Amino acid sequence: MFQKPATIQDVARAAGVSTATVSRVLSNPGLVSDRTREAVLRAVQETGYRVNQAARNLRMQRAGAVLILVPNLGKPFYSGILAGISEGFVGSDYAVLITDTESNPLQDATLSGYFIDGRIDGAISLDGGLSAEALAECTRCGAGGRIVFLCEWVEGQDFPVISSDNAEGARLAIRHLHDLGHKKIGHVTGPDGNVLTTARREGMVAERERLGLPVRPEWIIRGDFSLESGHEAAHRILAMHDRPSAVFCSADMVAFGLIAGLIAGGLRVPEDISVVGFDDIEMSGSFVPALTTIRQDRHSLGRRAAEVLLDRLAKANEQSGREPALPVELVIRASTAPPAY
Amino acid sequence: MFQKPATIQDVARAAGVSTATVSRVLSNPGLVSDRTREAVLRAVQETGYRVNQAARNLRMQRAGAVLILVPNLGKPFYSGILAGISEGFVGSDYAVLITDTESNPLQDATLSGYFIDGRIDGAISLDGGLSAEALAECTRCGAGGRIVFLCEWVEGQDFPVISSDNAEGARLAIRHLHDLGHKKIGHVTGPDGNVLTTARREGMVAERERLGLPVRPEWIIRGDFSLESGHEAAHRILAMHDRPSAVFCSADMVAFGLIAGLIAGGLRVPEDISVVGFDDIEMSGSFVPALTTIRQDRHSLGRRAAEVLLDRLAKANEQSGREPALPVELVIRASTAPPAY
DNA sequence: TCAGCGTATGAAATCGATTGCATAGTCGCC
DNA sequence: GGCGACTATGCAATCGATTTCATACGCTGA
Repeated sequence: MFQKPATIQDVARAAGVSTATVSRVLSNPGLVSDRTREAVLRAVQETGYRVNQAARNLRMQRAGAVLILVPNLGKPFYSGILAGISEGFVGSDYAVLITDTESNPLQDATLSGYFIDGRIDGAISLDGGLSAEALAECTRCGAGGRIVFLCEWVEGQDFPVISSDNAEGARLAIRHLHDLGHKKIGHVTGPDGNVLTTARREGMVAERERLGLPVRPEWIIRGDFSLESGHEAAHRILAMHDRPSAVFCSADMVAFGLIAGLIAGGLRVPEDISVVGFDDIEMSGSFVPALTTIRQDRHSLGRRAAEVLLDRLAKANEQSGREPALPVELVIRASTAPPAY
Repeated sequence: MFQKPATIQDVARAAGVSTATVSRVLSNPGLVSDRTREAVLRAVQETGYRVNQAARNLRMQRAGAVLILVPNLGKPFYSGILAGISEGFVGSDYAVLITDTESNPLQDATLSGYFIDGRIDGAISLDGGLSAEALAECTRCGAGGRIVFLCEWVEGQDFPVISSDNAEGARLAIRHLHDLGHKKIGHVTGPDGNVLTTARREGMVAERERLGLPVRPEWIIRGDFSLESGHEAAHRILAMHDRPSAVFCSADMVAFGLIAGLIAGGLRVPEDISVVGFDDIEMSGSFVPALTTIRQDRHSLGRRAAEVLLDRLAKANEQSGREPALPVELVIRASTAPPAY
């Protein structure tokens, strides 16, 4: 009923040559005489031939695909990164597979399994929560050199890491607030155990100490990068008798939730309390008030990860370790102002 | 250096049977005696064997993957949908490929090419801008029954469509504003030629006429679902001498931009002007003011599309056409109020 | 005892490409 | 004229699975 796709055999027959010659024309044209090459190319045109990927991959012992592990596809933060990754693989003859590690948790053997059964050649993980065991499995089956971490990473492992300069971002945020005159600076963290939580909190604490700013344990509020945790933080802050005059949030979404909660509680932002975010997602410039935040270049992060992985797939080079951190930038908008008192 | 993955041959040797038997144990265990089955399973355990997908796909003449065409991965609207799709394919032995049709535009032959060269078995398009020619190519190579549209669609084509009830959403929005007492209702549309633009505008116009509300052409402002177009719309509205008292936006992002622009221009929302969005993305509940909007269940949309495609891949049934539209819901929050006058 | 049937298994073809090796032809140089 | 080198091409093995067909075995019933 429908025409079956042409195979290399069909092309060979049409051009009056062997399949070997057809294959060579397509992958190594220099080996073939001009006359033959033209005849083959004509036959390819006529038959509408396209190389069957399953056959090609089988023969070449590769999968032709890379897997992106995303903690939660539903978070807007990741979309820009995915766009960057996707773009980075254009023209590379690798397909980009994406999986959500939250709705679809990985067992220890799952990731290595994808390598073993020839589903993927490499992986980019945006999830820093992979188990050491899962990673050890991958190393064991020779996939260790084809895994790259992006944004997050796993402590104590030696995989390449592409990430923003989180500590610097935290420092910039604190310095900005300090420059405005704030002394009592709070922080809503990410989830416990998350590497970004640590990096940002440590950057923030270090800078606060360097500047000799006062510290109160209750000003450090545990969050989880979500809107809701921002809301909750607002309630906590509203209930304090000694409130911080500014809050540095570990993510823009947290800042949005926080601001909404503070306003609902009768405070004004930035007049009564300043708020700084982290990420600079698309919305941040249009929030009311527009959010002062630390910009991560999500698109470049994605692209860079794709480049690094492609490089390792091509060269099979084994050098590992952290890539230089990508710069972050303080974006000053309307959610920060000098303190009222 | 690293152990090569075990093949079916290795398993056969270890179990003292033929490869045919191993294959049967794995795919059709009933055909094999208990003793042999156990021996094979033990051998599988010992060798850590996993079926090589490239070989399997080649032999079975399938690709083992589906492609999701996303207009712009960077838009938060899509992330929830992708999560739903991704979840819908869990346990299905299809890999989910994702491509961004904006950063990586499709030629007419690209999509059909993916089918022909055995890269994909099916596709879900969130992009209603596919060319008729590209789709005709797919039909020609027998892939017509394996394409499903989600959210958007192409007019005049008979592919299955999963979408929300856009017209009903528009009606709900207008009715809500009317119930509050608004008579002068504006609209920021989506981009020209987009099917959602049409569906929502027509729903809105129909309801406005039904309720006998006044119409002014300038109250219908062309947008493109983006934050920026909301901003621009705000400028237009601020410049009008006869302003609408309420605006229905074709997307939440537009509403955010609009509100920010209106506030910057000195108007209050909802006191001076009410705003309704469309989509109910995660942020909408926490925007200030919290956005009244039409909820689309993005997760269910994604899941449903996955189900429909899986169904067609399994049964190869040819019935086409539009699925029943998924219900939408009016979510009343703080961005709408009775008109001031 | 033997035909007949069902069950369990193996041998080998097959999917569609790539590539090592062999071969045929061409050219140049002594 | 003949030999070596080089070019262009084909044959056939190979990648790792699935599946058709054939066969061997065990059992039943006449």
